Amino acid sequence: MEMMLSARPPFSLATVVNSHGWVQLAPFTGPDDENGFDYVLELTSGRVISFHVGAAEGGVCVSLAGALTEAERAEVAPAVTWMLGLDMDFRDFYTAVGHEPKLAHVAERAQGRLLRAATLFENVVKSILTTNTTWGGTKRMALELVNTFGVPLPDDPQRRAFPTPARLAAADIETLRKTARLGYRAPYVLELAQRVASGELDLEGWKTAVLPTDKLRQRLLSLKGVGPYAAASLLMLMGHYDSVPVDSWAYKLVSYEWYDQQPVGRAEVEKAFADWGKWKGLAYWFWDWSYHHSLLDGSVLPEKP
DNA sequence: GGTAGACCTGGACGC
DNA sequence: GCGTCCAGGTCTACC
Repeated sequence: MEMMLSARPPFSLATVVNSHGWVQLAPFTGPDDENGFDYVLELTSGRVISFHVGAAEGGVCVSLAGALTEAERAEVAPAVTWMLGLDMDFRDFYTAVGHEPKLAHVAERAQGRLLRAATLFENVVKSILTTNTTWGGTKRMALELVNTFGVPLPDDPQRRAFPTPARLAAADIETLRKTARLGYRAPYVLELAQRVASGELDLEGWKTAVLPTDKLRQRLLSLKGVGPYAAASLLMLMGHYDSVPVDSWAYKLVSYEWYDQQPVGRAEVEKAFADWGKWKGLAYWFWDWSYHHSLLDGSVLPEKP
């Protein structure tokens, strides 16, 4: 079956899918040749489905094998809408930064939306998996979590959904540590899963809670394993852009852009984007760093243009 | 409030 | 093949 979902313009599926690396983390697969992706989801009924999201006129087309009940459609449509931020509006962002040459491209490319996993729980776990490791390590840990604890698709058991809080809450710490190879992150993920599964923590309720950024940041920082960087990344995913997710990469970029490759700290990174106010996170994220890309493989930096 | 050291894994490197 | 070192954020203890 197919389900059409409209997006608030301007919208580009390719831009969202490639907004960061989430599409490379299980249970996402993609992007495909047309910048669509597949995703495996365990519905609240326990049924596991796989769907494909592709570009369509004015939005996206969600396609999957078989049919969905009315209730399942009412679960999948908002999930995909959330994942892609289909209802988000970035016109104020474009107006605010349009005069900056390094951000002049954002409106034309419909940048602003960041790809999200279906649940905030999955996004928080994956954010913990990005800390203190390489991107390759993050991909490995996400895949191990899915393969070890996720429920398989009935018609393709090789593919599994991201484990629900209840499934991870029931996990053995040593399996998390040694089989999923989360290392010291294992107790953080287990505690988070147990708090959500027990009902103590209404993480999904945070998606729609109307809270000032500082309050939301405090909540995120209260989660074990979530520090300043992960909290700032999650705030971005939740539509709060008034902080910069400062990691070691941010130091390199800002050092090269404004400090003649001298060592910089958090303060310098924040200062560099302070003028962008409530858009500073997006300004950092979509800044034209194109001539810095050689940093990624550790090769020598090119001359600044 | 700031700082040092531990945490865990994978990869790079030297032998 | 083995051992050592290092990168990558967060936590805890301590000042």
